[in-house]
Amino acid sequence: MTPLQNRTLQIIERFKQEYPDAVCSLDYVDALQLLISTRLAAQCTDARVNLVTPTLFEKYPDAQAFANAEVADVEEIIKSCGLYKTKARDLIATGKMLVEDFGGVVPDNMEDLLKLPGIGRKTANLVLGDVFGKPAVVCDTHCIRLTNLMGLTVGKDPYKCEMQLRELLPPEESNDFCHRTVLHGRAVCKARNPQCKICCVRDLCDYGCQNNA
DNA sequence: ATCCCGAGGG
DNA sequence: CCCTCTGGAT
Repeated sequence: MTPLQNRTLQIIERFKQEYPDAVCSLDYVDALQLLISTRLAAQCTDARVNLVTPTLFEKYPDAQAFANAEVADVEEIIKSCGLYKTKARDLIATGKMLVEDFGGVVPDNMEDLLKLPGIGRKTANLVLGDVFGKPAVVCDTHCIRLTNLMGLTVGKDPYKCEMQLRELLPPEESNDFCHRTVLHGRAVCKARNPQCKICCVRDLCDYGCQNNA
């Protein structure tokens, strides 16, 4: 085991103590709802997404309903989430592809998920990990920022970051670890002003060790 | 001003 | 690699 792998395992254990519940903060009851909610969460807070999805999912309960939806109707419902034109187009196109190519069911593998319009690796990994229980690495803005600061990954490219983390994280730990980087990124290691003083992994973090504040 | 659990296109 | 899409929160 390399020193870096050892340090990673220590960080994992600290995060488990600090954040016992490695849960997704989006509200959903099935694979389609998590897929849609995660797409809506781009450049938008989860709380804002959770405000619009009850209305959205009542009107569009399944893939067929999204496939038949009018763009203007979907735009109206999701507008407050931002990027609403592309998101509305993506949701309807995804509904259509799910119906036409996947029997109306959300696929349980990366290759097929990435075929869906507007679904990238971040969203695909989240669905694979949280709904299908697969060893996902959800490499979002928090995950990249925190693992860069800690010294576990190098560079901002999401795909490269994901691959570096796949080498570092035990597969059975990776999904929960990514959830916890999000929780820690929101509460402590914020994008603007990282709160190293109250950070539970400061002594294991490259940035935390250098930061004197 | 700057950020929010991105994705697609150039 | 870069840019764009976009409203809301701070």
